[in-house]
Amino acid sequence: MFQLNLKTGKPIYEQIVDKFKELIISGILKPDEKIPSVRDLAKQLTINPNTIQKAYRELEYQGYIYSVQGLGSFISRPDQIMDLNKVEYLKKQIHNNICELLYMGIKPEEMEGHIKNIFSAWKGGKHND
Amino acid sequence: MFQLNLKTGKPIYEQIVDKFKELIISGILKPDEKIPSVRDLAKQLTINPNTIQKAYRELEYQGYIYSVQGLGSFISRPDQIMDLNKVEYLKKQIHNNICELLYMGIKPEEMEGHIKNIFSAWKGGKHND
Amino acid sequence: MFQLNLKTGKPIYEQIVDKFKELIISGILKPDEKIPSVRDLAKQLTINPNTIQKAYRELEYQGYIYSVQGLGSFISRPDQIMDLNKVEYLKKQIHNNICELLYMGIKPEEMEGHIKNIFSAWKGGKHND
Amino acid sequence: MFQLNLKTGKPIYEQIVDKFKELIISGILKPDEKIPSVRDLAKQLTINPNTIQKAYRELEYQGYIYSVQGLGSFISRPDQIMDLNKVEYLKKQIHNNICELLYMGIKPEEMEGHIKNIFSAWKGGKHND
DNA sequence: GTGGTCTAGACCACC
DNA sequence: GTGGTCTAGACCACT
Repeated sequence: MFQLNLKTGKPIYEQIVDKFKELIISGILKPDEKIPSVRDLAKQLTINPNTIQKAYRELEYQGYIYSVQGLGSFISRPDQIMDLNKVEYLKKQIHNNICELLYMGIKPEEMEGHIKNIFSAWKGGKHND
Repeated sequence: MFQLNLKTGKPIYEQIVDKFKELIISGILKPDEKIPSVRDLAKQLTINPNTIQKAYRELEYQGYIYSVQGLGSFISRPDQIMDLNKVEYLKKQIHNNICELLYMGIKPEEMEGHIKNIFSAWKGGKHND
Repeated sequence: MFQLNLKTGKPIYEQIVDKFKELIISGILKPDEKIPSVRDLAKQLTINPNTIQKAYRELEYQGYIYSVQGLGSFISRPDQIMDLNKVEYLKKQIHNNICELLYMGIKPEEMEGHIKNIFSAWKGGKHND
Repeated sequence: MFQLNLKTGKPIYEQIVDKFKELIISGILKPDEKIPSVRDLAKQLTINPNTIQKAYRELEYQGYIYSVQGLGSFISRPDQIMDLNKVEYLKKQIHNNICELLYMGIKPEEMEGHIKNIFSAWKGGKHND
């Protein structure tokens, strides 16, 4: 399903969380779709099931998936994730990152072009199915 | 000089690094300006000097400050920080954060407005001194 | 008859138990009224009959319904449910929840108003039929 | 520090969470007070450190404590816990529990007396220090 | 078979 | 010393 990098110092469970978030946000995993069971994914990635479970639990806390005992884990609908604190946090992150790039000398025009690309990629993306 | 928040779980040394980056990027701390000695800042924040040391080492590694034996630590010039890997990393972060907000249902127009504000705030900011 | 929510993590059989308790307490289901057979309800909710069975067993154990071989399951009379341990348990729950809200900073007056509403809603409710 | 009951089927880590919440809400543990380290409490209760850590992590998620690497875990201030969803949830719980008792035949006057006691106990409690 | 809890014990990052 | 991550493997509850 995807690659792990054990050398970065980034916890494995966080890498899994981020990877799933990417797959969900990009629209590759759709709402109510089933994701691999804890044990299956553990086998596939040859890591401990507890680590997967920790990742799934974190994803559930953040609203990206929901788990049902005896059935499995599934992707949530986007409106379940929305949270005002999170929105504020993400906006601040974007602000900081843009300012950092500008300070380092990136030309504003280049930056604005890059951001336009993000928006047009989004509009043309898979989420319009 | 600034406030620490022990409650976030974020390592203290990282908070110091981020705070300095903020002050540098926003233009409050200017190139070649001297920053407090390790001991002074440790006293002022009532934390362990080792923690400050680690923060300064990290800032130096990232290119934001430089140290001169026997004189102290100073702010670097912006072009010293520039690093292609970092630029790519920051761009990817911006991409991810914007997509996450869009996925959660934020309207693209709202998002674009928010970003325009960042640029105009930058252009009107202190870095034009 | 009612909606299930698989996403809460709450076991399905418990959701069914709680839903029945709600219907009984609010007076919508009246003493000695017949409730659907295990098989019918399972079909209607498209879930496994074993799950319904477990829910009914729990409701019977708690005194809310009684079963008659060959006839079906029926709502009990309120005095059948009364149980001193349970009364103590519920009182303690109420105590804990109120204290938690007060600790979090809810004003006592607001809290008292809210509770008054519960009582007046009860007095004006369906149980006086 | 406190008693565990391994026979109830209630997860140990939840019992620890609930116990701490009680101690915090009742004012016995005060904001910024240090709580035992993961290892110490594990030794004291003769259970696995991982179980304590899970409990502490849950308490942190719910806003009751905060943890600092290398320093320990501490009680949060009450306003950190406040959360609108939680308030709504607790109010609904109180509503349900009161209605359940009334349905079972508890006299409203008795119930109202009980609740008055809660409020007066609160007003006379330790939180006014 | 699924997710959830728990143990025993190792290792790392932070202060 | 502190909290945080990870493994290996057991057992339970739910569908």
